[in-house]
Amino acid sequence: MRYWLMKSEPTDCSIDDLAALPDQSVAWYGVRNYQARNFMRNQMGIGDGVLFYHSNCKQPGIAGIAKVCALAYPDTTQFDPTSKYYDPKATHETPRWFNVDVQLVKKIALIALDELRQHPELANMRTLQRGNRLSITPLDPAEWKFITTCLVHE
DNA sequence: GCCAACGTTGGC
DNA sequence: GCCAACGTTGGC
Repeated sequence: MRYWLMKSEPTDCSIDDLAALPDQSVAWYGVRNYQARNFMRNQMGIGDGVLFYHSNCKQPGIAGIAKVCALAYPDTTQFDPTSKYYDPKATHETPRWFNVDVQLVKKIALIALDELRQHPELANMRTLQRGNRLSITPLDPAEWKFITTCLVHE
């Protein structure tokens, strides 16, 4: 059992968009970074905890709790010439990009980025480090526990 | 295999 | 929309 923070741009898929989907789950397609891909393909397991993070928006922060509900499989958008995620070098025989499926556990009151930065318990969180751009980062179990028990309010 | 140029991310 | 930081590309 591992824990992850996964960024999504709310204009693309917000926590409310996720909540409105069938099964409240979504394929995490469009990741085109090898490190992030490897996390999904090599390390994620069913039931892993996910912090659903809103990025590149007015109020960046953690918007909900989710979980991994399907193991990694080839990202279909890489094969679609009309997709902005199309990758001409990918083939069905040797796909380059993979995605898991993520399912909503619960929406929470937004934990803003500037609040996250105020807690010394989270000083080492990957997402908070200067210059970090990775859209998927692992969380320490202690970070997960702190956030989900101390920062999530009903 | 180096590295400059370029593209992208994402907070502000 | 600016720009710092970083990843990728491709010429050599």
